Amino acid sequence: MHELLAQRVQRRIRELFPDVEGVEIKIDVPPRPEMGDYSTNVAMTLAPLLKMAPREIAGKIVDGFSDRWIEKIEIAGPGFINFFISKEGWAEWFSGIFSDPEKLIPDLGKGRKVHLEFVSANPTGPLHVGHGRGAALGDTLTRLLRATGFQVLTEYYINDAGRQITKLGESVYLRYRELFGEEITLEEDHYKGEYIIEIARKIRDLYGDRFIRENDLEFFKKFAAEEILNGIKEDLDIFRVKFDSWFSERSLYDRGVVDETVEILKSKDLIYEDEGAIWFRSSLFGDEKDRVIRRSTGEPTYFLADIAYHRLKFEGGYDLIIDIWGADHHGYEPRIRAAMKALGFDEERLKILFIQLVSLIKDGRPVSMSTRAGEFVTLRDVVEEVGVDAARFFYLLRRNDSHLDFDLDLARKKSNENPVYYVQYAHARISSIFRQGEKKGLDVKPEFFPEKLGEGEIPLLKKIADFSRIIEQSVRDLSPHRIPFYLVELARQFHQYYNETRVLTENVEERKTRLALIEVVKYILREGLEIIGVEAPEKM
RNA sequence: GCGCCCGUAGCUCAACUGGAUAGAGCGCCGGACUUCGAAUCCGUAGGUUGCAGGUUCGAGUCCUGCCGGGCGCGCCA
Repeated sequence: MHELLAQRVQRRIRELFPDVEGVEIKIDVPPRPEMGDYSTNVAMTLAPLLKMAPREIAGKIVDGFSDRWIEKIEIAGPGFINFFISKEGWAEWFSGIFSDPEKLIPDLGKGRKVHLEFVSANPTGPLHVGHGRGAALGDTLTRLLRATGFQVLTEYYINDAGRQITKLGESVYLRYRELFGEEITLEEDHYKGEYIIEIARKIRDLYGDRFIRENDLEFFKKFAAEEILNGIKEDLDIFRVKFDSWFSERSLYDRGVVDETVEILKSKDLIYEDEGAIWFRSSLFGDEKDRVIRRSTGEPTYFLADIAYHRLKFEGGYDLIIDIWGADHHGYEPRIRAAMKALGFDEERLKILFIQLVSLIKDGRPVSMSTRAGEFVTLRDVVEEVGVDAARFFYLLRRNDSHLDFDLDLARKKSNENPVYYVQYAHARISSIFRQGEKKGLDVKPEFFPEKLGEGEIPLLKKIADFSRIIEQSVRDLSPHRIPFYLVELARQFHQYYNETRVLTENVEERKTRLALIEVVKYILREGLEIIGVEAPEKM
């Protein structure tokens, strides 16, 4: 509906003012129903260009603007143009939607390729609630982009090469020795969670005391990282998050990508040696200072591997590269952008989304979380507590750049009042109406008879029409939080309709028309829930 | 000290990249089931959008300065 109106207004403006170019026609939904179904502020945006009063421009646009769908046009306030859609207009529009509901989901991607990297938690401990937020956002974006015609590759970057893996291996090794009665002392940066002991136990059960005799740190590193990564994969699987690709940092070294990247930078004269370390001249590209890429010990830094990794992404021919990072990494952005610029890539293709931290609230107090200290609540704990549907909905109900207080007691206690059930109930209720009709032996095949459309159906139609716009906005801003909000509104509109209008009436045409309407509502609920990864139950 | 994010109803959050009288949920209070599912609906109350300026027809949204909270500023990842 937005789109149709925008086109007509555009045409009218071309007729009137052929010289004006590139005006974007914005169609809004006014705050109150007396102001019409839709409105545009285009007269006001044209005013400075044409050097005319907004109401005068609006007058010219409105004068002679005729359309069989439009019942009335008004000029209001400083120069808004308000459109009132006629019942016949709504009927004709809905007729098109009913015959092909997929039209509601626009093709925005047109096959463009997207690389989306998210979660990428170090395999040094289980996923916690903060990772859950990244997982929910990344996975929902994936589903959203795929639904709107993008080709998306999702990837988890496994940091299996750094110093933290060494510390992990040592931690497990110490716990292993402890199992054989040895006194051990863990250092500050060793991992102290219970899961470390479990891994040590597993090694003991499989290999006995073999590693007491031969100290094989490499084995412990590899075993522990694999073990933890498998747990992460399971957690994500339960959380309905699937990755197309698991990318190992270590493989960048094995395949020579890292060395190659150094050579490229070297050939561009962008690295130098100082105090035994190798530096990259990132300050030439907007970073506040140069950065070390190879330590004086000869070890490469994490940053170097990451440059190599992002180079591969850019060379992969993606139109859009999305990274989802925790907000505590924001200081890292100029650095990686500098590197991409230095390599001659168009860094505009890279979008980095930051997720603000998740604070966990328990007994009304924040809980401290630290992987090293082993104090955290895992994603799995939360899912077991409130369920996947509620957890995902809860995460997505907030903009990613605002802090999230995850109140465990509230999530647990009020899980029945979570808005997710409200939306799911609307879906189940619609299914139930069809079941009920069949049970009564009624013909419940939806069919649309325009003359049977009543005033009571219009608000629901308007809400249906909003879906496309919500999807567009979510893709444009890469912020899918609008979707659960919209679904709640759609569900509300439906529940309201349900309460005042009986669907299964005696009149066949009326019944079929109403069924047509709620079938489209059901379609949107199902598609919308699918995008956010929440189930749409037939019964509950 | 410098940089990034956030301050909106009692609480948790929206507000269509500058639009009209700022909206939901939870909580409080009061109504609606012999009829398609009451996990629902209807109604009441709740606000100087942290503060002070600026930009313009118009600001929760943009610019400046404060105040408050969070997070960064490694040859860590």
